[in-house]
Amino acid sequence: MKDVAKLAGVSISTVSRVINNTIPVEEETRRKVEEAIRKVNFKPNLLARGLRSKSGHMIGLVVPEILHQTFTYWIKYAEESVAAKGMNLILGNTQNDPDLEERFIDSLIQRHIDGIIFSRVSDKSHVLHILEKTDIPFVVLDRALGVEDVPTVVLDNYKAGFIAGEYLSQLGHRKVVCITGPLDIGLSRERLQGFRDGLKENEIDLPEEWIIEGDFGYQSGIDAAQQLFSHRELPDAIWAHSDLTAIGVMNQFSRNGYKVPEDVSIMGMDNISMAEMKYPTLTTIDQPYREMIEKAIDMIIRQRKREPLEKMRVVLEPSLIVRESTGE
Amino acid sequence: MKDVAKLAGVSISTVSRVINNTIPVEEETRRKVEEAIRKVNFKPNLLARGLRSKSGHMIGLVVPEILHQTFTYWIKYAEESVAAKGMNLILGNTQNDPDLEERFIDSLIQRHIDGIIFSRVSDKSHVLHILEKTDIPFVVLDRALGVEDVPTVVLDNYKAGFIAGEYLSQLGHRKVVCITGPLDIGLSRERLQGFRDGLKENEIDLPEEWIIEGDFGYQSGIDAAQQLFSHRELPDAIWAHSDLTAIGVMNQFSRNGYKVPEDVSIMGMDNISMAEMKYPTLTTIDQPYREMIEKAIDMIIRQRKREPLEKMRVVLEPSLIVRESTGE
DNA sequence: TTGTAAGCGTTATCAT
DNA sequence: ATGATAACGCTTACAA
Repeated sequence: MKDVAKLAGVSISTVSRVINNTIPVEEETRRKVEEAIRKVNFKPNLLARGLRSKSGHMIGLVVPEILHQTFTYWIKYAEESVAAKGMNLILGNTQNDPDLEERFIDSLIQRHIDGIIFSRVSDKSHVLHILEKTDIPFVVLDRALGVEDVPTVVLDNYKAGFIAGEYLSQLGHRKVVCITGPLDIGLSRERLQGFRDGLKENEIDLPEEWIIEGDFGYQSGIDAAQQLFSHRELPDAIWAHSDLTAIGVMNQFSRNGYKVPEDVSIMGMDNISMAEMKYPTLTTIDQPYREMIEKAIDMIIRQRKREPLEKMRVVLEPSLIVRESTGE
Repeated sequence: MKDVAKLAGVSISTVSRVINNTIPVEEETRRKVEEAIRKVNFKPNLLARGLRSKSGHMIGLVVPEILHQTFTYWIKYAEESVAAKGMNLILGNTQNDPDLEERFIDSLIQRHIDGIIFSRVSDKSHVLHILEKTDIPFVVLDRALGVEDVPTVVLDNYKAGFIAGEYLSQLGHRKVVCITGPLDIGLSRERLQGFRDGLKENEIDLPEEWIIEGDFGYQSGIDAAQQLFSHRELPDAIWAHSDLTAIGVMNQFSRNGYKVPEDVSIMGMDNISMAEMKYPTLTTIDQPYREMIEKAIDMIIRQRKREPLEKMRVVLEPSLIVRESTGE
């Protein structure tokens, strides 16, 4: 920058002003400075800039597991919209390990990051308390916490369940199974309740013994299917709280000679790409991933500008994706 | 840091020395300083540190597409081992767009990043030239470039093809199809050549008309299958250069009433998790993702320390994963 | 409109 | 072993 100033015959503050076009600069000098910048191939040092202006132009994204496809959607869209705003994304995988999580958050704090997005932070995680002591904005994505006064972006999980219940019962199914996520997670309970209410619209009951608790994973679909085979009676429709689980169920039914959707309708949740790469393709419920992450980033930026948030808790809408794995 | 110094009754340089334990410090003062650090809950500012020491303790990872699972493996393992070294990972998705790519690299340069890993950089990408003008270490991962003097970590793609060819021909298959990746990519050509040579071990020929060019994607598997159906004769084994493509083929064969592996053996490449989540599960070839990325990070760190690299080009070994989609 | 200079929070060099 | 101080590269009052 000194070089640029020297070459252009101006002071470094003028150079700075040209770069950030803060206050007006004579057209002539601006031209000279810009040429000098090009000549010495000048690149501002973002560390120095960040040090001075207390903003590293970075957003941190915390996910519990990179390999689950739902998280890769968030990673992708987060990177995309962060980049579009001229910032960079620092990614951290916590594997649900509070220690790793704390270490990562700590490094973000030390980097004076502009904001942090947590996707599916654990309920018992105490990093939020740490963060509240700093002035770093953060948003919790996809998993509502018990506490209400934290900026949050979530899917309407009750609605998702309702849509699934309504759809399956409208199809004429009477014996319906729900394979949930871990029931100590609020979102699983909300989906389940919505599902119940959706079924009820068509006078269908969901008895306790047809609720199976899973963990969103593939294996838990296999296990659930095995459990069902040992029942005296098979269901005619199944909704799983995750596509992965639904696919596990579907494969295990195929493996045992059942046909989907002729023998049983199967429906998932999340609309991961794998849902389309099946035969039959999987009916599911889509989450507006991009919209959710953009809303979250927006909330971060608002907080940084000290603008008030319109809402502390933004709730977005799921939508039904009908494919081949469900039928009458 | 000033506060810490004041509280401990020492100078800030002593505080710095305690933190980095550079040169010896009296046991007594160290204790006092450490206590003061705890008391004021002091966190070093990484931007300032980076500015001074010209190292932001960050590694950049450039991928062309986050949603492809092979890349998510690299992202995951990169984050993991970078974090283990006390650094952070900045992730950039270029979507094969040279403009985006250049913008991202530029921001990394301005951040004085410690090193950059490119996974599957485009051959025509000119960012490497830009980087060569800086002193930022970089490594090309997974796609060898024409140029030889660039630090590279690759899979032995010829070997991967050879393994596939040898395995399928040993199974007794005679009519074998290969669905390649884009043939203007070196790695596809190497895999194809290896496959040819592997088949030849058992006197099997791979005629030109049984080589179909794909693009590693799911749809290209569907398309290839359709193309095969229009042949007068179906193959008895197929190897695709990507699991996604193999799965596309498999689904399309199922959809048309064929049984895998009874009617046709299908084999993929990459060992993505979806390969296990099929019925039948997919035989494939594994890449040592974690080892590859760790090697790459290692090369970055070596370059930063100005240690010479043992090898400019590290080649790692693929391995056969036999599952259910192949048989005699 | 432009320049001077202080300061951001560190590390590193030099004395002491 | 410790302290004072310059320097890293930038932004921003304040002055001119």
